[in-house]
Amino acid sequence: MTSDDDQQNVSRFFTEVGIIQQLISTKLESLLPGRMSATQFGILGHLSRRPDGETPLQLSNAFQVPKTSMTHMLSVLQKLEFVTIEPHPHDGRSKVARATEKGQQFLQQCLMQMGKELAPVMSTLTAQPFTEALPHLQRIREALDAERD
Amino acid sequence: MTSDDDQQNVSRFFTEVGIIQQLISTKLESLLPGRMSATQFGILGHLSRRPDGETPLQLSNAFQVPKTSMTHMLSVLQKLEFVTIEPHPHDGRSKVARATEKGQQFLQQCLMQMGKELAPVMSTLTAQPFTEALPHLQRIREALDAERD
DNA sequence: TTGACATAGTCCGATTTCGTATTAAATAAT
DNA sequence: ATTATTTAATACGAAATCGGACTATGTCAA
Repeated sequence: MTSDDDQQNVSRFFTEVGIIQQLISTKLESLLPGRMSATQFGILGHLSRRPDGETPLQLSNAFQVPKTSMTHMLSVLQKLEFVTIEPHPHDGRSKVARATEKGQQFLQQCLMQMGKELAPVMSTLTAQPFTEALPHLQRIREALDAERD
Repeated sequence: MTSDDDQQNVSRFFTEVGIIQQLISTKLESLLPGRMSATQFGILGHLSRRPDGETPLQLSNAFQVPKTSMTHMLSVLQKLEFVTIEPHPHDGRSKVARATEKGQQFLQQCLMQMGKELAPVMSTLTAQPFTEALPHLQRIREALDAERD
């Protein structure tokens, strides 16, 4: 049973998460070329940590976006030469997306620039609140993640 | 100066925030009619807490979305009769958006249903991680908010 | 006052996102 | 082996989002 006060806190938590996400992705997107979205950038980061690549379906599960949106995003990233898309070696229906060298360099460059953008905020905040909040966020994310069918 | 480890934590923090936001908004949007977005729902909630309403520009600042997106979102909410849009009493260039009774009822109903959806997660998690993370999130959000010009 | 500048909102076109339906390949059942 | 079912990706169309240009109103300075 959760008290009324708890309910309030949970709801505020989600509100704060939403606002922070919006502020961060807006700032990020202002650094990205054309209309590349924060999600597209996230995909690139995800792939760069997985040298064997992932299938479009795995990605759409990881990012919780529809398959059909993933098709589009990957084709954009491919046009930018940030990812390659090849047929899956063991499954004729499927594909494998991988980050290219160019994509990884672009990623690093953006992350660096993002770091610069955030420097003033970080100097006043320090990493402390981030570090303290992180384990709680992980617990919550895992629970939400486990919940979906 | 932030250590390499701190940098890692900050970056993971943003990743977790992004994923949680995605999971929550996807779940929420599955409860919403048609293609109503989580942001549109957020606007309704924001307005329902402000009986005097807000101008489109105030809303686009609060939600960090372009003015032109706000125009569209408000017109959708208006078509659903969830908000009213009237000329601003003191400024001929401006408008005032307010939540309608119908909009507020809809909001409450959705929040209730969302609560039900989240019940299983909450029973395993308890409100604790939310409550613990909240003050840190608020600090971070305030700092990010203060930073933008 | 009047003219320059700033501000609020909208129109338009381009792109993104996404639901539905379709195609092709893999798997299961008989 | 053949058929039915499931699964992965995409084509297509509709709606959302957003940048740039534009209009109308307000503000400020001379």
